[in-house]
Amino acid sequence: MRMSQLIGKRIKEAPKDAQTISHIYMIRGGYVRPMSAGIYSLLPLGKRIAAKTEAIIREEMDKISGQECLMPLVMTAELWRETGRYDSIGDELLRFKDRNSKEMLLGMTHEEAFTAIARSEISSYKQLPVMLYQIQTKYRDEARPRAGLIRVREFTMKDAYSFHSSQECLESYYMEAHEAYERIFKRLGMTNVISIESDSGMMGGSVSHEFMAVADCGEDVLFLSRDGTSYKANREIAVADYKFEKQPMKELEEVHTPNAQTIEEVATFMGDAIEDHGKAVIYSDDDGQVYFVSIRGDFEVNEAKLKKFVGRADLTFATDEQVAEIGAVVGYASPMGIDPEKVKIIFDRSAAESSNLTVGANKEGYHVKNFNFDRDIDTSKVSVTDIATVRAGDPCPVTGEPLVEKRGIEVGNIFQLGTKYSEAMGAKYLDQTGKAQTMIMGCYGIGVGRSFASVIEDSHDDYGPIWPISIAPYQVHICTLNANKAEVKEASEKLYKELQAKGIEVLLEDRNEKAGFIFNDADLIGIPHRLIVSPKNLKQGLVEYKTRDGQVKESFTIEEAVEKVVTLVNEDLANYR
RNA sequence: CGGUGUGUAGCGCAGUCUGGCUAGCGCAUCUCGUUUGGGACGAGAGGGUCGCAGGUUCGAAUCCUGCCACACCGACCA
Repeated sequence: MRMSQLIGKRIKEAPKDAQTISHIYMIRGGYVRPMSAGIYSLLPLGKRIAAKTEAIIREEMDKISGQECLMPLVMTAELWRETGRYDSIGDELLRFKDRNSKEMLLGMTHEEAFTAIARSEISSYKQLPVMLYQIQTKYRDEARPRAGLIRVREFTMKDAYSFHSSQECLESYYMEAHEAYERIFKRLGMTNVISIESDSGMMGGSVSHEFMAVADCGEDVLFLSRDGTSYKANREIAVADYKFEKQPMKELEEVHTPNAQTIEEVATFMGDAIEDHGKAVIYSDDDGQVYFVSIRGDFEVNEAKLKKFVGRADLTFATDEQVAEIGAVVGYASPMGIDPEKVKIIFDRSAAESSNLTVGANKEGYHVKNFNFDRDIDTSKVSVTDIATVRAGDPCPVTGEPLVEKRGIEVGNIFQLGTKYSEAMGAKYLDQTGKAQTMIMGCYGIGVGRSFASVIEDSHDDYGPIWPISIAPYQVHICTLNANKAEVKEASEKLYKELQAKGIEVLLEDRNEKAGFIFNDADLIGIPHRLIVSPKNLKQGLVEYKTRDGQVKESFTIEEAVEKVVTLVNEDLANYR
């Protein structure tokens, strides 16, 4: 490709709204252009990176016996009603009607579509296990797209679905998929990706892992053991090895606490610490069931854990009326004296296992000192569990050392789905005895754009991205200085043609521009191998070779340059196979 | 969906508070010339319904009302 022909202007100034590195460089380098909030067009450079990313994913999926398919983007409400998701998913599912007023939707994921295929195409245990996948456009009507390609509404995703006749088979295949994912991210040059345990959330099923690219701009908060491998978990499910010690119980004592409602205010007023307090958080679900949650003052309720524990996704803070209804007083709510018939009482371990806490008195302007779980409420009406949000420095459940907090971009995930979809849709096969059995499923996703955006987050300098050769838009960039001089132009044209003839992907600078201009453009394009052809070098019969990361600088004679570069490129490529 | 902010040339911005001649600047683009190892210089040229609609006014980019779009923070996120 010739720079003079390449579509996608390099832009000197960063777009004013872009905050994240990958967003800035993708726009500045001419990789992508925005169309609408969270909707991007890929320009030639971006498309080439996407295509290479997809090719690597495809190879690895094929290696674990994946069979590539392509499902429609547009599906019918009818299909999605089979699993109930047409009605259960919120506004991020884009629904619309066709000309005949038939209800349709834009696919945001394809469990239904693939399960429908499995239902019709698989009838015998002899066909199992099987894995089907696609690399296709997804549409999710995100409430808030952000950070360029990190969170978008329309994007390319590799989604895969496996079907099995036993849980054991699913589990062993799941391990294979996990290994395939590790190979994929390694081959994409994503050295910063780790796999962590995650909450399977509303997806159904039990076991799941997220593949997180560790990056400051990541939306997810992760907790890792100090060694980075013994324990790795998303904040939504992270646990810590807390030790709470019981102290001798003191007598209950009511204290007048005027103008003090929050834990901090009360602690300041009473001259003690927030961990000497019990905090009450009151939720309700859409059916009006109220939940009284008690946790020690220095902890925050982890709503993901709470939702999982109560089995409801629709928890919101209770209204003042609901709080009054259960016999509590807003701002002074106490676990003592509320009606256990009207409310589910849940204690975090921190509140149940600590002693002499200060809690509300269920009386305007008053708190009670020295609350003790075992003594002061009917524990048979209370659930005790772990619903605390882990904090950096809390003791690791595996090593006991302080947990380290990181942020991550979720670039992939794998789930053991079980029979949630196959059951709902009647995806069955006949076993050896001729009996109909429900297929057991797994699913496996990777965001293509998010992955290569994460590569930039991890691999860049002050001038632009530094692409790994496995997904770089081209392999070699020939920078021609003084292209107006015939001998220089001739030399770089010759290198261009000869390298191409050897199967190398080359970008040729054929514009007559200043060196600084050329190098800045080249840095924004980030191609790993660079040849510089200039009058200065040429006079000595040399061309200069440099890697984008600045690690290697050498000079080759004109005669040996092609051979040398082919060798270097092939050696580099070999690192990503 | 809540909070904040921004919409003026392809990009980045000034002008808006305090209404007034033909709406400016830098970068980018086109022409000519000089330059050429980290975003050159000179001369010339093109490019705008000032986000949209309505209103106030002799006169609106500027004031008023409504709407739309985009970004950031939060909620949400299979």
